[in-house]
Amino acid sequence: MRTIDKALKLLEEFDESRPEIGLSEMARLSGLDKATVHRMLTTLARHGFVEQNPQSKSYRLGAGILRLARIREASFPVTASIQPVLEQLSRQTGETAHASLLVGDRLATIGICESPKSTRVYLAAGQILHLHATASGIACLAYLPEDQAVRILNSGLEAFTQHTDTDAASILTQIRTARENGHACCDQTYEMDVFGIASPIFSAGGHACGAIAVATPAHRMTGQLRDSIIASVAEAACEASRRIGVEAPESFRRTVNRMVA
Amino acid sequence: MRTIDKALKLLEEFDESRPEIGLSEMARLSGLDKATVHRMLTTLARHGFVEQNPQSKSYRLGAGILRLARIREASFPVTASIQPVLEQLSRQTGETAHASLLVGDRLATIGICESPKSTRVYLAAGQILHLHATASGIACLAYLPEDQAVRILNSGLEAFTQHTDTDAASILTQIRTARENGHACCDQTYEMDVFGIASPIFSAGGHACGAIAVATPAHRMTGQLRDSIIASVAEAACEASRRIGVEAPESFRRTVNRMVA
DNA sequence: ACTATTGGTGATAATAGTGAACCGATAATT
DNA sequence: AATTATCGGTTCACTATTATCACCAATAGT
Repeated sequence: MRTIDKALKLLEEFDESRPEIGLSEMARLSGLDKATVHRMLTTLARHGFVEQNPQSKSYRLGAGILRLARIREASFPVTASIQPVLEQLSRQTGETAHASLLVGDRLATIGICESPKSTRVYLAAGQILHLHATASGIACLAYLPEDQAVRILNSGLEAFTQHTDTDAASILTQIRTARENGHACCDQTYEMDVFGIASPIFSAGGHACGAIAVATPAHRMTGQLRDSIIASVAEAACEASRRIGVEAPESFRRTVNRMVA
Repeated sequence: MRTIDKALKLLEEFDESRPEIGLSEMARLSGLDKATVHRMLTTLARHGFVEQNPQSKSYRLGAGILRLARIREASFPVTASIQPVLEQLSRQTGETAHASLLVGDRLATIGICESPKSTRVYLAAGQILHLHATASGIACLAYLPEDQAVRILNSGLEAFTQHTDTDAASILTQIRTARENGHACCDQTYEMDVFGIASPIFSAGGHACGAIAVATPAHRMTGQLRDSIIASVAEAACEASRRIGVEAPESFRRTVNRMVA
């Protein structure tokens, strides 16, 4: 279904920093012909996935998306369940906390609670995180079926900073360590100056369906702070899983208890 | 773009009362072949629009939708802006209030605040409202370009109850009345026992982009209650428009002031 | 006044999607 | 225990849809 793929990829071009996109600009961004993009956008508009600003003629994400999100939240309230956990985690650690869910082979940020500190990590709403380059991603991979993890690691890993590890074998080692420890740490592998600590959120079946994480300015990180955040994040991950109706696997809970103690 | 149309229509089959749908069921609901539906659902899944329950193999709306909704809300916070208005409106009237936005040729409910009363109108999250059969729809049509209104009225009007008016000319009269009065009333035209009163929410350019409404059990409705709700709804509509950065047109504001006085 | 860019359109060339039949597995029925 | 029906999923011959290019009118910039 290549046509559907292309149309849905158009929606990925929108983000917090680029909420409206004109026809020609979208054609350039997507690499598709302008006529094709126009037909796709009008089709998406008919279903409420985008809407056109009548003045500027630019397109933005549509109200139909809000409707679908409400339906999902009504029957499966992940965002609402996890938000209070994020707030407590942020309060406990004094840093920015966020949660993300697995969407395809990447993570989509679905909840953020910012630290009150003046120097804090800022995260854009709906940001996409790559599995190999973020603490959330490694934590997630650690509790995914290994064949899926291997497939992702072999699909070409992008470097985002000079610290991004793009070697599949080396990341597989990180993943195994994360599985043993119940958490993952990444030092500036996705964005400079950001240190991330994450633990997986579980879905029924014991596999990860997302992650909960704390992002700290890298310069602030010390061994002691790190250990304290790790314990809080792991506990928060357990609580988040519980709130969406899943008990974290026995092995994970043991690891967490060892840390908290 | 027929393929995209079909794929996006699949998403419309989900609602609060049917949050998970299996492959064969979806094929039946959509009238498409099972093979086609399977290909479409896997494509939608790849982009996070649906996800598959690993146990039941059924499909449900995906986490990618939450991400897109957050991006839209971050740059254009309609839901967050209108929710407090709904809460005040519900408090003022003692009845269930809701807001909906124009999506294609229909309205999508994007906010609800339920009445505390024991007999109250219940609305499902993300419910779709048809323009010709609801107070919100008539209010919206009244402030849409007339050619668009006429096109919609000529596209085959479905009857939902024995009180649904499906005559285009007669609805056009209702629309004109609504434009004069700044509000619309519908007595059990969409659901039995529900009386709706609505006013339009405006977008830049003076056209309606949605509506704000109060739904009351029909047996409770009296002339006096009606007038009091109308004034509250019209004021709420003004406030809702203002909160999304649009001043309601002069003519509408005059009508509202006349009513409140 | 000219040039470049915008949003948008239409006809053919190129590529895509469709669906009946089929598979193995599970669940219900006789 | 055997039978029947349903499930999710796949295949391949057949057929439809979609992409592209050149072009238009309108607006913005030089």
